[in-house]
Amino acid sequence: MRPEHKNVPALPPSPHGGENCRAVASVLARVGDKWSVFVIMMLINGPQRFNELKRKINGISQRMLTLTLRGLERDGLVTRTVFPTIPPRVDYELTDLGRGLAQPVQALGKWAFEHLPEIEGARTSFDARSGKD
Amino acid sequence: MRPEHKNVPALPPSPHGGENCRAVASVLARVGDKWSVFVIMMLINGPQRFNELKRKINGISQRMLTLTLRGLERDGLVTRTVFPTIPPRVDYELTDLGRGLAQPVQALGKWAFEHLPEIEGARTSFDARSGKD
DNA sequence: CCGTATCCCGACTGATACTG
DNA sequence: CAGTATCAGTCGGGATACGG
Repeated sequence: MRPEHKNVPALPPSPHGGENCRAVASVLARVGDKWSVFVIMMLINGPQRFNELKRKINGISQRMLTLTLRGLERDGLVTRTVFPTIPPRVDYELTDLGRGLAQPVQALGKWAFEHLPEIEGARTSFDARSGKD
Repeated sequence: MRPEHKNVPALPPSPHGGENCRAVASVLARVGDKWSVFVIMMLINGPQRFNELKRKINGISQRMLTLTLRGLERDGLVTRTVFPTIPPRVDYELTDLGRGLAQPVQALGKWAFEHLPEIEGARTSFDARSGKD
């Protein structure tokens, strides 16, 4: 088994960009991934141990946390440091690349937060429309 | 059946933010959605007809395009204008909100594009590591 | 041309149990 | 404590066919 965490299935070539589109999309997929964003946010504060993250995110399964961290590690966004002690200890920390990614992500989050009312309003009225009428 | 296009399953409460976290996450999910981003990008150029989008994105199924557009419409990011002619014609256009979202999304895309080499490099070396050794 | 309904498969994910 | 393996359920998403 080699999870790779996310499919990144590849997109059919687009008429304009083509190659790069796919690659960019794979990064967007990372961001869109529910857990990845949370982990990144958690790690902004500094290194965290496995179970700390698990506890703080509270709702993620051990499996998913592992897969998420693997994916982030694979993309060079976090580092995994093992202390061969007993009991074992593993720290996860954001790389410079990861911290760089955190910026636009936070910008997006900021936008999302600021426009939540509009979006939720739109959703509500849309649902009202399609519910009856 | 009422697809709603995306689950937005709700996140368990986080220790710090709580409520807002969930909502912001739902917006992030929109962005992370493969097709949504493409549609938004397409619509930056101006209004487009259904089959135009379908043709340009080339690889999206009719079903997914419909669902994606529904989701964007629901969030107030695009408008759907029906011309009751024969044959029918439907134009999709970005709202101001949608154009606003396009900004941070493009910023993210820009970042992704600029750091593609690093990320792909990280992926390659990671895969090499876990492949053998 | 635009959209919906149905079928169906594969991928994601949670629960659980087991190793170092 | 950190991580892997297995199983089973759910659901996203493509293909197709039909309705307006």
